[in-house]
Amino acid sequence: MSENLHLAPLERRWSKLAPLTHDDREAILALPFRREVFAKDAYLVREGQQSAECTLLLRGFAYRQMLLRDGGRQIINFLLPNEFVDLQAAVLGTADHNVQSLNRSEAAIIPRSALLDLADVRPNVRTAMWADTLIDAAIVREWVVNVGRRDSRARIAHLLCEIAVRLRNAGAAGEMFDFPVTQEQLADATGLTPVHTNRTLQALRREGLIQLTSGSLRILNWQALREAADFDDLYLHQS
Amino acid sequence: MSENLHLAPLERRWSKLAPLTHDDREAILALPFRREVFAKDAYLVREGQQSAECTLLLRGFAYRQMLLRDGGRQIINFLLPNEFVDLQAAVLGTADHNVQSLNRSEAAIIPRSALLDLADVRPNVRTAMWADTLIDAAIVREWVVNVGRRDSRARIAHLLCEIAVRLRNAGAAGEMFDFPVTQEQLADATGLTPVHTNRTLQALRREGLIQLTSGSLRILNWQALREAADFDDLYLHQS
DNA sequence: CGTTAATTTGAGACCATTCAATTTCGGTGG
DNA sequence: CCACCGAAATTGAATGGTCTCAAATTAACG
Repeated sequence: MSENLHLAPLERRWSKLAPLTHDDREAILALPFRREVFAKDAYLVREGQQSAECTLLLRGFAYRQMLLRDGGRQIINFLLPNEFVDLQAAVLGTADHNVQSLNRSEAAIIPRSALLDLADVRPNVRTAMWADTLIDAAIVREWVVNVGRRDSRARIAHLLCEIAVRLRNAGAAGEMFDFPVTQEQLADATGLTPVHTNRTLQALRREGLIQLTSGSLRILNWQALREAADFDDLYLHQS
Repeated sequence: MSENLHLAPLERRWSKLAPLTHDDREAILALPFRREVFAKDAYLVREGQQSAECTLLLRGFAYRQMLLRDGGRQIINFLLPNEFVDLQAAVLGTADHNVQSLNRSEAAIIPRSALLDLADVRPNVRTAMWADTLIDAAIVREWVVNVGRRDSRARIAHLLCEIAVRLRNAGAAGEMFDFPVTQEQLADATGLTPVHTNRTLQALRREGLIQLTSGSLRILNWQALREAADFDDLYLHQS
């Protein structure tokens, strides 16, 4: 039994992405790391930054984000507990976007070299790591469709569907999910204004599809929400 | 000297993404493949498809694309000559989006197993392959920003900047680029309507920033186009 | 409880869309 | 080489979804 119990969720996550042997699992659990706490809004990664470490969210949420010259902000993806925040940095070296903490969060900081060594020595783990970055890419592709071709109602419905499914696949139980997002952040994720996001959320609530208070999301009518969102979870590669 | 001269551009591309030894290069050039020609609009990859092969564009262009239930279409990325069309399929297995030929194109079809073997045996090549999929992801992230937070003018300007830079980095000379895209496809890539795309292009032409006829793109005023697009090529990871 | 952040509401303006018609372009056959 | 054809590009006018700007209300937090 390893002493790094906190990496157990990572081992569980990767074992879904590739078949892992007992030794593979032990190697993952044996990864060296230090823990760090991030305040709400703190930066986990900064654009242009070169880092010798990778960050794995242990508790709490974060989001990828890019800023425009005019001050606009676009959120590219939300990061859920036990997801890597910058696994791509292990290979590419320099970050091309920012990652900020959504609420107070805690992360495991792992030396980049340790991850690369692991990938070199353990082919199965390597496949899982690679797959992890590829699923991240698939999600972003779906986001392009979301902001590019869906109206505000479908856009928000789709985002909520995705978050709910991802949380459920990560082990969350029931129809009530912890997701401490503000409407402004939801707006930046969907390419809408906070005002219009608010009105659209109200419509979804009025029709009894969702319940979203700051802190938690509850899907009241999956069928209808899925329909409104034109949601198909194939792109999550998880079923 | 290898007989697979057609894979030389691939070897050149990957050698920019990771330091390759002589043997690494030879191994790339020795990859088995068959050639196939695709007509305009032909599908190279279909959503949901499982394939034992990966496709590398040799000549011509293609684009990633997803269809909505209501018939809408969103283009996720354009694929340029000597780029892999579905490298992610080597790991994930099933395709989560479609890839269509932009014009008449020719591709090298490579067995998935051969690529995976190469990745297993040659760490440097593996790194290059992984980096290739990560840069693809970085481009898509920028597209989310593009369709999410930029107005039509900046959106189209940004797309044209990106294509021009990518073509130039791939070896295209001068300020005149071969890029046989229709305005309708440009519209599907930017999340706009063909009509508005047309009007926006006219504005960019009127101001002397670009020249875009079906078949070729010419940047007349880099400085101004870059400015209009809020373009920064960091995300292309190529300089 | 006081203070700031977050959500909600209203009204007017605007960017992009829709619908439809026209013109131009690229390719093909006579 | 020209007539023809379908695809692509262009134009116009009206509609509409989303934004902007402000202000008011509610919730969160020390």
